[in-house]
Amino acid sequence: MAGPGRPRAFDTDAALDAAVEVFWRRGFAGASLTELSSAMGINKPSVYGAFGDKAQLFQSALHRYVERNMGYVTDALEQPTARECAQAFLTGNARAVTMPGRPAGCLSVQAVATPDDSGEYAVLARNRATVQQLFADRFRRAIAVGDLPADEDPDELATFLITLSSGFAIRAADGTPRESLLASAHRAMSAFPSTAT
Amino acid sequence: MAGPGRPRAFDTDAALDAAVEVFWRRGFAGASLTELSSAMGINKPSVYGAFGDKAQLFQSALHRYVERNMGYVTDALEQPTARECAQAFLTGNARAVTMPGRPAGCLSVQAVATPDDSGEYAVLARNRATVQQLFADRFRRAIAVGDLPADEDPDELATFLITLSSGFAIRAADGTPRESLLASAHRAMSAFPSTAT
DNA sequence: ATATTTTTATACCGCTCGTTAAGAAAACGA
DNA sequence: TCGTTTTCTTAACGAGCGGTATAAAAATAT
Repeated sequence: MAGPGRPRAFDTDAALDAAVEVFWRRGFAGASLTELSSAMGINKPSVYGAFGDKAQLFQSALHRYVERNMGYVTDALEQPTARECAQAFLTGNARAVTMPGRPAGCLSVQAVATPDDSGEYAVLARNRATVQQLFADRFRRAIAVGDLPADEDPDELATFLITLSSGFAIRAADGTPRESLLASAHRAMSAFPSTAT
Repeated sequence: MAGPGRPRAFDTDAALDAAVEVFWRRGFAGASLTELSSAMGINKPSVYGAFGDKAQLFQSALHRYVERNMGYVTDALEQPTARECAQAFLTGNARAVTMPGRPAGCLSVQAVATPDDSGEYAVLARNRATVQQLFADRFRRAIAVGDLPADEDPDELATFLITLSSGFAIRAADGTPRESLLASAHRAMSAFPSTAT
């Protein structure tokens, strides 16, 4: 298994988890290589050797973040009805952005605030657009099988949910408690269409 | 009116407007003094002479931004009914964050993404909390005069609106068109209580 | 005119940033 | 044991940052 050369003295998975935490808490630009490497428990050249430059490390961290902290998205998509899907997404998001012991908010929403010259904003925007597309497709299928009224617009429903979840991330970072976000999720569901008769 | 000394060769109001635009587009950290002073049409020492350091300039810019680009808040608060108030706020916000010729999004939401060591995040968070409080008080009065059902929670209603507007800012920066945001605003209004009988 | 005050323009400061060069250290294959 | 390969540590690089020292320029006051 091991080829020639000195073996790594650190666990790359644990180091990446540490990088996720720093990017989550500080954002892309706010996370310095010094803080990153320190949190990862390794020196800067080791970061470059194992993960590439800062932009590549960020993309790896985002991928890891999606796997570990956005599982509620796929959970929601698998719900039997569109309403349960929307409900699961909103409550799952509200819970994810207010996890005790983790940074408040959502890495995918807050790590890059404004469109920058580099490509990091585009990476996050694409990630968000992908999630929205998944829900739009889910609602399209729901309309096709009569689970949602035919006069509903699946893209508009998906955009409504993503807008709310983006707001949840901002509010969570502001210190809004989980219960408040869940109350907003509950209220928003009263604006979500019921199963077509 | 004019005392001794060489007079200013620039219009401080126009310079501050230019600074607002840069902070709006780039965020606080992303706006360098070089870009700021260049957009303001003056040299860096003139910025310090007229506006203080970067943090003070940012606070002045935020104040100007609220005056010039968040008038829809006070407009909404003056609406005769709570529903019209909420409606005016959501549509006014959706329009403000998608103004042609201006940066997409909201300076108060996006200029500082994550809680930083300096105080700029706190400045914006306080600004957002103030707006929320204004709406909570507005809805409290609405309940008192029977304009809203007595079993509604004014703070919960205000948080619902602020959450949506925060989401609008994020989505607008992502390129979501104004019509989509207005559609979400319309949908959200179907979750807002009607006047008590 | 001359002294005083304020703004102007240029150049520079110390610091932190992301990134890397250089060599010692630790594994392998022969 | 000896090269080879990879990772390790240390130290430094150039660039850009926020902020400022300096002195010329332009106004007023006497």
